[in-house]
Amino acid sequence: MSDVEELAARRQAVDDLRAAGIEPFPARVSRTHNAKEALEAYQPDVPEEEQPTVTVAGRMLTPRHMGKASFLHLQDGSGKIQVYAQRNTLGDAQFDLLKSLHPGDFLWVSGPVFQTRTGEITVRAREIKLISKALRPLPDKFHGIRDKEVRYRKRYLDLIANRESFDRLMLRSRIVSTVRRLLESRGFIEVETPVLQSLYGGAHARPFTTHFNALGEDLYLRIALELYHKRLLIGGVDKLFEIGRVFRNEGLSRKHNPEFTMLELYWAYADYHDIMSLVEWFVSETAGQIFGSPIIERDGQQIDLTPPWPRQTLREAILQYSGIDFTAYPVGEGDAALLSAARERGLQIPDRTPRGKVIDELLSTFVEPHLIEPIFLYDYPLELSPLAKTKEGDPALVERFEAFAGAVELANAFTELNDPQDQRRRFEAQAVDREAGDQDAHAFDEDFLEAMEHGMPPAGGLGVGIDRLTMFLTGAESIKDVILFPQMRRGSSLEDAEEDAENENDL
RNA sequence: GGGCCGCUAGCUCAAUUGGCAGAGCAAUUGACUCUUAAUCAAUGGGUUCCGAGUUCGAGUCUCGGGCGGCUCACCA
Repeated sequence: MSDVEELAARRQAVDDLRAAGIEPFPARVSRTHNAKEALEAYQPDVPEEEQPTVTVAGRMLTPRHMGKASFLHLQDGSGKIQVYAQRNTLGDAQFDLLKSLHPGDFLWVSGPVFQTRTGEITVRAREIKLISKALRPLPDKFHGIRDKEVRYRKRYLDLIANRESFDRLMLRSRIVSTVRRLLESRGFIEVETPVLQSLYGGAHARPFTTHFNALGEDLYLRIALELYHKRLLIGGVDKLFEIGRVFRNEGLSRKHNPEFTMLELYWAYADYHDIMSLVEWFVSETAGQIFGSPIIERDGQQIDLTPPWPRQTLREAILQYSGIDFTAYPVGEGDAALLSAARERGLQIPDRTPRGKVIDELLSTFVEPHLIEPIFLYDYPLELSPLAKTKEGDPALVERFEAFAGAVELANAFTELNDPQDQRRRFEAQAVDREAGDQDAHAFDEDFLEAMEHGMPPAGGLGVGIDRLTMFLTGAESIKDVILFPQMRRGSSLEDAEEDAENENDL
């Protein structure tokens, strides 16, 4: 039987069931236990007659029929539980129904728990009901789904067949919830700010554009949360955060998805040192609450997240791993020499690469791969940080840090620039870059400047890629493994579905 | 966008130098009252991603296209 024929056969089976007075998709079911609770309901050393009766529901996997008795497993969100059914306890009608069902069907089962000869806690079915019929077959019960394309496009199949995917989904949820709770426990409030913006900013990235019909205006999907959060600081909110989706119109990779989840946080009357303490605290605490220990294993290596994490200036780190001291090359007149020095170390960079970019290349090429243990690198060059406050006593640097662990950047933070005249100059410099062809350079945001001119408190700010934090904490190798429905090219599955529909019409 | 690799039954995978497209699971039928990847017997199921080309003959070789993975570029 081809898959199209099988689909037709199962649709027919649904009709046949209804004709026989059995509704295959009842509106309501009730259960007393989920699978995990049913397993826990079993009482050791108590005879079966005194065991509790449980009512469970779930997707039937691996039925094993043996003449007048059957075993099967039901899977629900909590896990799996085995069911034992016998013709003489269930009656002919229900037992025949059971034998006609397919792996993947949802089933409701009621009966006492007991222990089989092999020791597995099992529900002895006194009554069963079909509660949802699967019209298409499940993937291979043993091998699951290996094809990554199918796993990403049809995540539901991945979740059914590959338990580690299901577990990772649960972990991500717990990570987000734990971070949220920890921040709230420190007095931060969660806010929501616009996704649709008439001017984009807060990061160096290209936006998605869309159109608002009612106002006849083009709008951008946000690339960062920063500028609205700062308006809230100006408005008197001292401690705030948002966990939200941002959108960047850039390439796909193992570490990049065009829409991803960002945590941004702003803290009035704090600076980047306070933010460092906050980050090491909540990352370590999150790992501790979820895994039971702040020591996690990554690639067979133990990583201890317990605070305090070491702190090193960016200058020292780059000097240590590349031998280049970028502060020895004065801004402007030393830029060309710095570029030459970077090339001598083997960096492939074009002529006239801006100073900030050269330093960033040194960081990602020579330093980042070594940063397995968590560490803060701080004091960044001014050029690439148009929203950060300059360091007292060194106008070439800003009070910015990045946190690294597992050779990935986990967080980016700074003491926020709150001097509106300085901010205006930074926007002007960005506008020059923009004129020179840098499409990602920061827009000149007069509305934001006006807000700042009303007075913004000194503050520390933070950005954390939640997807990358999840990758780090769960050991995922691709961002697609921590995003349930990653971006994919519109592909064959649509066409396949259309073809299926045509084939059915031909039957 | 470049390079490399992959795409065969619903799922997981075979197919020798270019020589009859196969297996397990799933499906259908039957046997079976403690199985758990149940077992046993039988049956059905294919646009080998798509399109050209070479050839007596293409899953296999060549060219073009599609989708995916890895990687480089990009993404501070």
